[in-house]
Amino acid sequence: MTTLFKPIKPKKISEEIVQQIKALISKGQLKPGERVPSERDLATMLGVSRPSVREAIMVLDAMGLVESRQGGGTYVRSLTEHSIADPLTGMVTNNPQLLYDLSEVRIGLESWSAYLAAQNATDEELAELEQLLEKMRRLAPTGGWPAEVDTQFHYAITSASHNTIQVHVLNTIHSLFKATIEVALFEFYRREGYAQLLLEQHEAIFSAISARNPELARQKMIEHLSIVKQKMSEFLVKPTNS
Amino acid sequence: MTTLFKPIKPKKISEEIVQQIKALISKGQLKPGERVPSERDLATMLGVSRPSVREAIMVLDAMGLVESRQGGGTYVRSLTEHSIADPLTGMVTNNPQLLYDLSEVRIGLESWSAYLAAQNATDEELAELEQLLEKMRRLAPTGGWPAEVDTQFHYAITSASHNTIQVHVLNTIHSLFKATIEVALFEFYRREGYAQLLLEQHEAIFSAISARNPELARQKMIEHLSIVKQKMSEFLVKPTNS
DNA sequence: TGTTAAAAACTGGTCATACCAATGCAATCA
DNA sequence: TGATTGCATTGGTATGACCAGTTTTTAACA
Repeated sequence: MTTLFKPIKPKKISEEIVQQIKALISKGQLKPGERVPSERDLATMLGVSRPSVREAIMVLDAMGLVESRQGGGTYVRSLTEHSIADPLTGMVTNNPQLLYDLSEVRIGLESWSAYLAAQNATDEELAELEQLLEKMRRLAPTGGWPAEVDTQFHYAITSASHNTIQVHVLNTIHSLFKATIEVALFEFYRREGYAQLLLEQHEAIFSAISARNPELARQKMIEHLSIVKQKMSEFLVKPTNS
Repeated sequence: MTTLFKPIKPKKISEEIVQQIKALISKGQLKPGERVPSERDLATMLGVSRPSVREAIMVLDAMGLVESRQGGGTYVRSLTEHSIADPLTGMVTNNPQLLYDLSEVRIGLESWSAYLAAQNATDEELAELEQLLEKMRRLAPTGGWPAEVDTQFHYAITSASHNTIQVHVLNTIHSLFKATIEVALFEFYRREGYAQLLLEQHEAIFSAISARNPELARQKMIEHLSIVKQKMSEFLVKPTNS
């Protein structure tokens, strides 16, 4: 009743661009960490000038939705980064005990991703998972695969949940891991010859998702990530030997 | 205190200008309704180009601190008339699909809380849950209980997970919920006489946690919160899971 | 042949300039 | 005196250019 009339305000071009990019992020068509087309490309795509695009990007930057690095490009940030990660990132580095909690939260979130993925994954997404799995099958006999392949596999599962918030929250949690010891932990697996076990677990997870079995997918993901939590405990007991 | 090193990021000129104008406004040297010097004047004053000034003004405009009218000039807005919230909050409120996603993520997190609580809850924490439950039993016949009691119950469960990160993450998600429509949704339950059903679900959750049965606690929490998601779907258009 | 170093191709950051459109003010005219 | 016209001001947009980092490609080297 009070808002029957919409304010008459000629919308600026840059505001329109802000709206469009925000919508793309909401819909998940622009995922966290993904790259936004260059200012020049966006300008030609939208049929506007570069300053207009720039003004939009500056606004999105100020809102914390994107991040620009000179020469590097513009990237989508996690929506939950400043509300979840910022207060935590300092705490985690000062208190390694929290890494255990963090890995536990990750189990909860990723198992939920697997659950949702088993419900919502498209055939294309299943094919992508299969492809990543195939790559791991090939590299397993050599002792393991690069950490980035592992990351891609887990990310693809979360992406298949078709839930924008889930993707952003998990991306935030994952960045906290990356900021600390994830890579070191992964290298640890390689040296200890865990490749075959990890591969089998990945196969089990993928198989459950393909079979559209949410509960099983969740269970297999919990088993898989519990290893991480376990190894984390061993790390936390021993002091760093660097 | 927690951050020993400052972030290494070259500040852009426009950001510097935003900071300056923001400071002038908060110091009261630029009062609401007052006019900001023209873009061209500001440019010469600060010794920068007009586009840089424009980018700054656009950011301040998006933040709701100033308002520009073509040909009219730029004016400082009164701080109270349009308080600015977290951009994520705005996106969620304007995006039904995100709201649905949010409730789904909440199910995943809270069911995990219930799972962990069933493993880690102390007797004191179980007693606290019992106490909250007793309060709900008393108030159920009157049609329901205050929303805050419900919040306390769920918070107590997450707290019993004994996981600092889990508490923080769920707090963030929950505040997002509260900032949007949780209260309205809860009032909806009261009017529709859901009190008895919700009470029974709470009893089931508590009972599973007391019995140290993580899987059952998780299952009961999922059932419980799925009602929220379901009601949400009725509020909105059926999600399409693009 | 494999590694490394130079260079070329982006990409964001900044600037200068020009023109359009809306506004506000003031001189002008009825 | 009051309404109107006209001009200067201001924000909105567009081009084009150059600088400064980054990334990728290429080419030289060991």
